[in-house]
Amino acid sequence: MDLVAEARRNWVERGFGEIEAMVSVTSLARSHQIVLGRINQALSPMSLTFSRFEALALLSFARKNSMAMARLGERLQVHPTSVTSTIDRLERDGLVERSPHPDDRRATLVTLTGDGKKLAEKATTALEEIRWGMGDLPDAKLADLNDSLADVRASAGDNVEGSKRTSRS
Amino acid sequence: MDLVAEARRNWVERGFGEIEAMVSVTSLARSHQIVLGRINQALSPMSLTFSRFEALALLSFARKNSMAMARLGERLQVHPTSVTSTIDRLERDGLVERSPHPDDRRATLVTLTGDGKKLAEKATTALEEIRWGMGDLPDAKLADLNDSLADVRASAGDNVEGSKRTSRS
DNA sequence: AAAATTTAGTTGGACGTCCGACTATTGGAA
DNA sequence: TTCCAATAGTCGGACGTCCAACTAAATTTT
Repeated sequence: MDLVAEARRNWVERGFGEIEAMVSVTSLARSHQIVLGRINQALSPMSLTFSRFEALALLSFARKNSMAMARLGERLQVHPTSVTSTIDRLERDGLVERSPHPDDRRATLVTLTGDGKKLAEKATTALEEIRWGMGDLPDAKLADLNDSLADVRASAGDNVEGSKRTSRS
Repeated sequence: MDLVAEARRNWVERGFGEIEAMVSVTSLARSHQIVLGRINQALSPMSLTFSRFEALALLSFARKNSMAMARLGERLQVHPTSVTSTIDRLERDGLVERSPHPDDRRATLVTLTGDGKKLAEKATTALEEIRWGMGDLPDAKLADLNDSLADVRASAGDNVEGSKRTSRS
């Protein structure tokens, strides 16, 4: 039996409230696990993880393919220490390089290497091929999902104006 | 600017495909981060995490409040080693106890202690109060979200029959 | 100008997750 | 019955994430 349906049954049976919210968390966590699992599996042949891929992709979009650590952390929405550890591993694998920031001696600039740029492109192709782990869901379903997730993100203060379907279609 | 909207812009700008799927992953990961963050924050005063809470809750639903490790792993959908580490910490904190399985000498039975049962109830109340991290989203929006997430889970082979709204409303 | 505050990055530690490998036990096949 | 494959649990290791604490440098206050 489905785990989420079973969770619903268990909690309803015992008379708890906020069932819909409980189901949302359970389902969100499970979906996240499924999708991330597929993505990491697709990336594992090139010794990448989704976290590290995200950093590479972000750098590949940046002017001169470089960015300060702190800005990486902002964009990736992770703690500074997570940036340190992610960049440590990318640097170890020769995909990025650290250099002192020219204008701010506190800051460290991270730059994509040639290998890093090539691998980012290869990884992007691999992810497109598996539709970023979203299985065979048609774009229409994905758009519904994205609208719902935008609601969640909006509830945390994210500015989702540019993500709402109504402002695009 | 919203990070997901910016990701969309970056990828579209460079002519990549599967944009809707890419946005889904990005949005899913961010939503997961938001909701789990809220939940773990609500649980931290009682030295719990969502993972450990899930194990406690599952045991509180079980006959005699006990279950074999392997069954816990199945229900929680995590690797056996994750169960070991979760139960290690719960046992360290006196919330569960290990005992040999009476019918299978390979197996270990995990049983909720009195403290564990009390804490599980307290944690449940705390989570209800924050609507399981789903912010102020009305149930109608959550139901939409749950339907979309059921599609994702279904794409991975989860049996979501009991989770579809049509079979409940 | 000096002092207090903020910002950038790192280190050490805790947790959760997975994988590979290993021991013990069970259960089915030859 | 004996042998072999499957199952239960653990250990060591790799990663990603966060927090607290710390150094260095920039910025704001006074």
